[in-house]
Amino acid sequence: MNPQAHPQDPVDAIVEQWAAVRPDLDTSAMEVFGRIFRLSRAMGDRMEKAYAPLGLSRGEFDVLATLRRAGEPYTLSPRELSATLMLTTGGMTGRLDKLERAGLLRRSPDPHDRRGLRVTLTEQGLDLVDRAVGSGLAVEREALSALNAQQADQLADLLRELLRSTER
Amino acid sequence: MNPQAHPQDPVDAIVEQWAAVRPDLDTSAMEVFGRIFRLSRAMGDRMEKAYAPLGLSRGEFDVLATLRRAGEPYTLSPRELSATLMLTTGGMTGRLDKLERAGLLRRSPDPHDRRGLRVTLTEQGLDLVDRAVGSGLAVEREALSALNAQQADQLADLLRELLRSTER
DNA sequence: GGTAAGTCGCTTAGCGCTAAGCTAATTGCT
DNA sequence: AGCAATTAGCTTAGCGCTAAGCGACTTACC
Repeated sequence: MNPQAHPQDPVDAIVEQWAAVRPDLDTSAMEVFGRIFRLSRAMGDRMEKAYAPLGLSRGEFDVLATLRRAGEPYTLSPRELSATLMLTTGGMTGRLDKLERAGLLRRSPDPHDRRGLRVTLTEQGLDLVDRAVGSGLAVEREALSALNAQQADQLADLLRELLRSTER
Repeated sequence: MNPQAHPQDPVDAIVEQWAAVRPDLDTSAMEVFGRIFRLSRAMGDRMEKAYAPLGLSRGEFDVLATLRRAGEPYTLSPRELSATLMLTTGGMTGRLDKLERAGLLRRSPDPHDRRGLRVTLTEQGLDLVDRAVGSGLAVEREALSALNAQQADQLADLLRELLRSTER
């Protein structure tokens, strides 16, 4: 009946526990989302550790990376940053304060809107994020090496499909 | 060259931005983990909303659900709970305080170890978690309905493989 | 049997976030 | 032109977490 005698990962174990105490429940969706939650947490911790030697938290890296991805002149407004990173303006103010103090970016007045600011990567910030993105990707590649190329593509495609339907 | 002219989801957009400013980077692993991070966040928010009408946060639900899954007599130690939920003992103390105040569980001395406690679901806690788990699973099933059964199985299998290799 | 090490749950300080609200500046309506 | 509504970034209060450390108790070793 049950194709696997013993649980193969922590989510299998949880599903089996539920089956024992609440056999009426349909826990099939947990097989996907339970694993997504755990993978997100585990990989998030690893990314944190990957950036730590460079003196960056993951949230700080995200700010620098968003500016880097924007291309020259590496400038965005606090509003654009907080929208992209799904962060309140309060949280963004804190991150920018810290990164500005560390000399990784600078805030300057927006010439076209006296309410607004422009946040720009410094030379130092550009160097640092270019090193950080490499070590972050290395950690992700290492974890993904558990799958072969075809499996990885298939996984990415299925996740895209799921993400597209949920972010709407 | 590029099989898709326009990005199909936010992660495709980010990957394209990186390709424009840092074409030397191998961002293939981001196609998987970027989506896992975003899905985890989006679904986490939805789960939070699913439990909110019952007066539970997601973290509080997790405590009750762990006790529920343990089966009769729905009893575990704070240590077992904090280990299962990957939480420090300080965090667990706070959650237990709140749930105990709400009458959903009770703490009693461990008869075999005078240092320890036993945390037990009350009748009220058992009722509540049995309702909560249903609405949480409904939210997950709804999101997963973007995929057909075969795709969902395939996705669960690939995620299991990945999770097994990272949690070690 | 006595002592050193480990483990129990809890407390406290500090951190980063959100939600709500502020002032200043801009935009839209009439 | 003049006023209302919106938007900019920042501040504050509150929440939940971690890290560090506490006293109480148990276990392991000689």
